[in-house]
Amino acid sequence: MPTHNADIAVIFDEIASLLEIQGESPFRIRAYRNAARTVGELSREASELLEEGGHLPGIGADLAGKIAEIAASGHCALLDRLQKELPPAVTELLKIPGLGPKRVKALYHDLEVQTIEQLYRAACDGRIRALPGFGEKTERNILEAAQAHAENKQRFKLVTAAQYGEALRAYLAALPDVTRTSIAGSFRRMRETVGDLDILVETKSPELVTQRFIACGEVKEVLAAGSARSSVVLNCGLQVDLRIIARESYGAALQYFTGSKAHNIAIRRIAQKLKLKINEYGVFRGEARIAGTDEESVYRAVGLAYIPPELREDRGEIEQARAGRLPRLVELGDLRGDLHVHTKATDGRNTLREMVEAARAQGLEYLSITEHSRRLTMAHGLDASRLARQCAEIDKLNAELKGITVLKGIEVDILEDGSLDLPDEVLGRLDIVVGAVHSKFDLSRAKQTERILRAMQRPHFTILAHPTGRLIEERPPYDVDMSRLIREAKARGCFLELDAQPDRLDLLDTHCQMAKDAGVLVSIASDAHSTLDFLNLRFGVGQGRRGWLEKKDVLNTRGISELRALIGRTMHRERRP
DNA sequence: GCCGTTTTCGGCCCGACTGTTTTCAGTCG
Repeated sequence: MPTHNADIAVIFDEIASLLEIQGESPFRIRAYRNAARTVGELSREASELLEEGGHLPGIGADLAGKIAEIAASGHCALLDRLQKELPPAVTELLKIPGLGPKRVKALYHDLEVQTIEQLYRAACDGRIRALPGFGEKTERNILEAAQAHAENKQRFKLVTAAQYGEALRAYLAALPDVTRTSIAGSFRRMRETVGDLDILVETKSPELVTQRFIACGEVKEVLAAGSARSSVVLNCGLQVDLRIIARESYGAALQYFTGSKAHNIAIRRIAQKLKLKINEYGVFRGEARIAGTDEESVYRAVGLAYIPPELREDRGEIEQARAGRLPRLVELGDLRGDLHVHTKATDGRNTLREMVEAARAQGLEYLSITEHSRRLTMAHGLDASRLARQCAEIDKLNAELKGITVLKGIEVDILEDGSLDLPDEVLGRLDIVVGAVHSKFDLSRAKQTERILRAMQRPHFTILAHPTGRLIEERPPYDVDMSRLIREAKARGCFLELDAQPDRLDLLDTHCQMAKDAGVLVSIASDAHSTLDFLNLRFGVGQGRRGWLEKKDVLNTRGISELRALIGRTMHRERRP
């Protein structure tokens, strides 16, 4: 079983947790946490990169040695030793909100609590309140947190967070004396999932806003309520933190609470070297505030260009900002068409005409109809004759409608052996062939990669749809060598899709970066199954921005004639003038 | 454990809230 970056990241995180409980130096612990993150986000195997003499930030000789050790053996001697000193299960306890390393250590040493189940029983028995530093209230909180944990609190998809967050923000914005509101945090960075929402409010009346916030109908539980911060859990389980911000600090607070944590630490380190201090109230030289009214001023104070929220992950954006070389990220308005759409003919909910009219209403100039192919019987996939009928329908529509061009396409199934679900001569009559895997997700990396490479080599293959097949929080991605797929796409002149459905967002952000670096254009597509789904394009654009994509890196920012040249086929209209 | 326009040793981001204390530790973001 080969050891990949994700396995190394898990081991480093586990080491960090065990060292934490042992009371080790916080800096040593941070080194392991940082390394876990760096390796986990890396787009190629860390061990290979290091073997070739490459360097990774925050990974010195010792950690590089451990990466090599884990890659070679699947084990790390340090972790094995730590797990003999402490039962491995105790790190689970750290996941309970309110329990940090000190308390976990006390629970283990004094009460022999190792598991969440044991924790729950100790709390029920009233044994926790007897420990020094613990009290009745802490015990009750632990009990509730352990129960909530058992109910498996998960992260929320961006689209879900948007529904609650945007409604709540509007509610707060309408309160008297509220002059400004923002949703910060990972939501603003457009992460595919968010753990909680951070809402910032500028107001002269903090008490009133706090009262109205915690009394709001959606609130199930109040976790904290202070003059600067309150924290609640909504009925749906989503935690929302409200921050009350003074006008002069708004930019500093927005920067601070947008994160990411790693980005902010890096920014504050730069400030430190410049003898400045950055916190959520501003940028300070000694006692004097020198910036913080708006975000731009914060970055300017440390010698950086403004960094868009989607890039703030400490993945090189700070260096590029210093050099004035930040990308000019793609925007929703840059999209001129959508290349992956379904209709009622298969598993969509709207007719061809309804989809085309909705796309036109969104301002799109072209739309590619890409139904499922026959293999997907569940979706009533098209065979050659039904596809031909749809093409005739598209011809009629194109002749009639102004302002939008409808392209003939298919989302053809990539079968297990890498062949396509319709013959080449049928696919050759289309403008665009989107290929996708919908079965056999569990092939080995080698087989899955070969399968998709074979499909991409078919003569009419245009775009690889949702290249990893993952469903966020539901189904893991299939194991595939993305760098090989990208190399093949480059060689064959085909493209990768970023599926904008909020539960797919597939490509990942790091894959977008790889595609961009390789010069492979990405199609940001809605994969719409109803007229409402075009609204999801904003999430796809958000993901693309996280992947550093610029307008020029995105296939469907091209006008129709340039697109036609890129996809290398003559469209039907031009064939029969 | 990492790292270097202050450094190969001595630093390493910063503040709010809660609960258990009686001035602060622990946790969180």
